[in-house]
Amino acid sequence: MRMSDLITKEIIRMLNESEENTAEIQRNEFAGLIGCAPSQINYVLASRFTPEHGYIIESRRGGGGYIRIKRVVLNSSSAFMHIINSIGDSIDSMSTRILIENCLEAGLISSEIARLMAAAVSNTVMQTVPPVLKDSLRANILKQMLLTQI
Amino acid sequence: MRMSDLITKEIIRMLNESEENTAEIQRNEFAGLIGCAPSQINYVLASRFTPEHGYIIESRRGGGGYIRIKRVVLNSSSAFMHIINSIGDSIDSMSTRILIENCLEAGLISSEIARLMAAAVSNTVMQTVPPVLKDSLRANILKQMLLTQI
DNA sequence: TATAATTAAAGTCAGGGAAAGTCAAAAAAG
DNA sequence: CTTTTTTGACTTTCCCTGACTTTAATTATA
Repeated sequence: MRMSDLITKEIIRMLNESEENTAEIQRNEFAGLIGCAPSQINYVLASRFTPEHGYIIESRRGGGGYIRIKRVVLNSSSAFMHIINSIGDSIDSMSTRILIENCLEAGLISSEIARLMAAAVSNTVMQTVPPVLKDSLRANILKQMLLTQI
Repeated sequence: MRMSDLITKEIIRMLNESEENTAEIQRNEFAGLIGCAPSQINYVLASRFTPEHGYIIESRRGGGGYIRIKRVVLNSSSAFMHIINSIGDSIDSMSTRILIENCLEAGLISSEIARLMAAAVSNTVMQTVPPVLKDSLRANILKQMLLTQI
C-alpha cells in the first residue's frame, strides 16, 4: 500500500472519530507516525483534500503550529458541491456574475452574501493581479467562499 | 496551547470584564502569572494589540509602572471606515486573521460573514499567487468585502 | 532643599528554535 | 513514456527568551 493512501486513510479515520468533522495534526509528528517525509503530507492534502473533494484546510506555522482539515458535510442534494465542481480551476468574470446571481435566485445565499462574494472577486480586485492569474484566482476564491456556505 | 494565545485570551478576558474596555497590567507580575518572559508581553502587544487591530496602548516605566490596553469601540459605519483605512495597501495573513476576529468580537459582522471573509483570503487561495502580490491582493479583497458591510 | 545614587519598572532587539510551505528532482507505478 | 508519488534541501513564518537600555520613582546625601 502506498504511503499517500495510508496518510489519506488515517486522516479520514481521524475525521470520522471527530464530532466536528475536523482533524488537527502537527505535520512533523504526524509524518513521523506514518513514517514519511513531512512534505508528503502537503502533497496528499493538495491532491486529495481539495475544495472539490469537500475539504477546507487551515494551518499555522511557527511554534505550536498545526494543520487543520475540515470535512464539509454534504447532504446528498447539496447544490453547493455541484456548483463548486462546476467551477473547475478557472472562471471568467461574466460567468462568475451569473453564477452568483443564480445562487441568489435559487435562494441558496442571501443578497448580503451575494454582494460580499461579488466584491471579493470584483474587477477592482482583479485589476491588481496579472491577467494570466485572474481566472484561476477567481475560481479559487469563489470555491473557498462557497464551501463556507454548505 | 501557545503562550501568546494564553496572553491574548487573558487580556481579552480582562477587557470584557472591564466597563471601560480597558485592561491595566504590570508587565513583570503579569508575565509571572502566565509563566512567560516579560518581554513576551511586548511581543504579544506588538503583534496583536496594535491600533490597526483596534487597540491603544499606553504605558509608564519606573516604579509603579504599568501597561494599559484600551479597546476602541466605534459605531459601526465609522468603525468600518476606520478598519478599512487601517488596512492600507497591504496586509499579512496574521493581521488579517486578527482583524476578522476583532470585527466578530466587536459584533460588527456575523460569524458566517467572518468565515466567508476568512475563506476568501485564506492561505489556500493565496498559495496560487506570487508571493510579492499576496499582501496587497489580500488587502484589496478584504477592503472590497468590508465595504459591502457599511 | 537640591542633587546624586539606587531601585523598580517597562522597552528594544537580535538570535535561536519550532513548525509549516515550496519546489525540483529522483523513483515508482501505470 | 507519462503520470503520480516520494524525498530532501531550502524558505518563510511565528514564537520565545535573555541581555541590555531607558525611564521614573524613591531614597540618601551635601
